[in-house]
Amino acid sequence: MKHLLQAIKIEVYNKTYVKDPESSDLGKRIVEHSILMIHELGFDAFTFKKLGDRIGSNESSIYRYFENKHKLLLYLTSWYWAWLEYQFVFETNSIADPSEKLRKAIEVISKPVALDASFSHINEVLLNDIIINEYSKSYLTKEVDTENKEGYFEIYKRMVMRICEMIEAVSPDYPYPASLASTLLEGTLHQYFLVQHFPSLTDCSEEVSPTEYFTELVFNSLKK
Amino acid sequence: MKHLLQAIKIEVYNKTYVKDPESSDLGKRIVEHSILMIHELGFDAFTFKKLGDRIGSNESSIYRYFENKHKLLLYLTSWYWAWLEYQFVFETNSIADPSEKLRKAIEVISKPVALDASFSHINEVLLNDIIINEYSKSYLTKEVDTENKEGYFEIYKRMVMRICEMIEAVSPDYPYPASLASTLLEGTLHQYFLVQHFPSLTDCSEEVSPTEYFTELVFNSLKK
DNA sequence: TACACTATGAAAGTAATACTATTATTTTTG
DNA sequence: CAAAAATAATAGTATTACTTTCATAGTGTA
Repeated sequence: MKHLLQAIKIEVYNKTYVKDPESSDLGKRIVEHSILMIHELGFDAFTFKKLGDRIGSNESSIYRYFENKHKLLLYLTSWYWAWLEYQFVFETNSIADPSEKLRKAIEVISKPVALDASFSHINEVLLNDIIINEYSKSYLTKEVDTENKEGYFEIYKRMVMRICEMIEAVSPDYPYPASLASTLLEGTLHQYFLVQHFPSLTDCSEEVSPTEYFTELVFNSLKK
Repeated sequence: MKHLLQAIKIEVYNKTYVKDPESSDLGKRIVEHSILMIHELGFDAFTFKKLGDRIGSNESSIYRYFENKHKLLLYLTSWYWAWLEYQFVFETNSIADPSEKLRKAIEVISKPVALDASFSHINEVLLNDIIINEYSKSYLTKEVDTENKEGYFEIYKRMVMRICEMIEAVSPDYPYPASLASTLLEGTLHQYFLVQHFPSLTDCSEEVSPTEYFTELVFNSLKK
C-alpha cells in the first residue's frame, strides 16, 4: 500500500495558511464562520472584512492566518479532500475483491455527505456544498501551474490516483483509467451542481443519487 | 426536428449585451480584443479599463456595449456554444443511423477546435481555450438561478438536450441520458483542462484526443 | 447648409475591495 | 509580575468596478 492514510489527521500540510488555524480559538472560528459565510454569500461576495465583523474580530487578524481568501479556499478544499480521502481509505481498505473495492469507492465519493461529529467547528455538509459550487475556482486561475508545483492540489490528485489504481486493478487493459477516475470525481460534483441549478440536464435528483449513475458508467466501461 | 438551427447566425439573442457589438466597428474590436486579453491575462485579471487602453478606446464606451465583464463572458460563451451548435447540427443532420449520428456528435464536441474564417474578428481557437479555462465561472455564481431563468444558458442547455435525444435514439432504455450528455459536454472541457495543467490525471494528451475516450465511454454505457 | 441626433471620448467621482503598516491593548506563559 | 505573543483599532494605499457629466466628431436629413 503506497500512499495509505497520509492525511489521516486531516492535516493540510501545505502552506495554505500563514498560521495554523487549528492552533487557536480564533483560527477555528475563522474556519467555522468562513464556511458559513461562503455558503451564504458565495465565494465572490465573501470578504475578510465581512468575516471579521461577523466573528467580532479584525480584518488584520484574519490576515495573520490566511494570506488572502484564495488561500483560505485552498485550505478549505484541501481539508475537504483530506477528510473524504480518510473515509475513502477507511471504507475500502479491508475489501479484497477489486470490483467490490471499486464499487465501494464510487459510493464513498458520490453519496451525499453527512455531518461528522469529530470536527465540531467544521460543517461538512455546508463544506461539501461549497466544494460543489466553488471548487473549480480554486484551480481555474492563471496561477494554477505554479500552485500545482508547490503542492496545493496534492490531496485531490492523490484521490484521483487512488481511484485510477482501483480501476487498473479491476481492468488492467482499460486504456483510460486516469481519465475515468478524474471524470468520476469531477463529474460527481457537476451532477450535484446540476441537481441544484439545472435539473433538466441531469437524471439525478434528491432521490436518485449520482452513485447509481456513476457505478453503471464505470462498470460498463470496464466490462469485457 | 424540434430545435434545429435556432441559432445558425451565431446570434446571441439574450440580453448579454446592452448594444449589439456586431453592429459597429468598436463593438467588434471589443469582442476581438476581449478574447485576446482574457486569453492572455485570465478572466480575473482582465478589466474594461485595460481593454479600453488596449484598443485605444474609453472604459465608458465599453460599458455602452456590456453591462460588466460577467455579461461579456456570458456573451462570449453563448457565442461559442451557438457556433459549436451550428457545426453540431450541420454535421450530424444528414446521418440517419442513430449510432453513427451519436458517434459524429461526440466527435464534433470533443475534437480540437480549428479557426473558422467566417468570423474574422473572433479567434475560435483562443475562445475555445477561454471556454476550457473560464466557462465554469459563468455559472458558478450566486446569480445562476436568476440568470438561468432569464435564459442566459439556453444555447448550452439546448446542446445538452440535443445530445440527450441522440442517446435516447440509440438506447431508449438507458436510464441516464441527460446525465451522460452533460458529463460528455462538461467532461470534455475538463479533460482538455487536465491535459494543459494536470496531465497525470488524464490519459488524453496532444496526441490522444478526448474523442476516443468519450466515444468508448458513451457506447460502453449504451451497449446491451 | 444647418441642425439634430448618435457614437465615442475624456475626465472626474464614488464605493468597495484587497490588502499593508503602525500602534495600542489584551492575553498567555515562564 | 514581566516579557512575549496574540489580537484589535485605526489609518492608509492602489485597484476595481462602476457612474456621471460634458465635450466633440461624424452622419443623416429637411
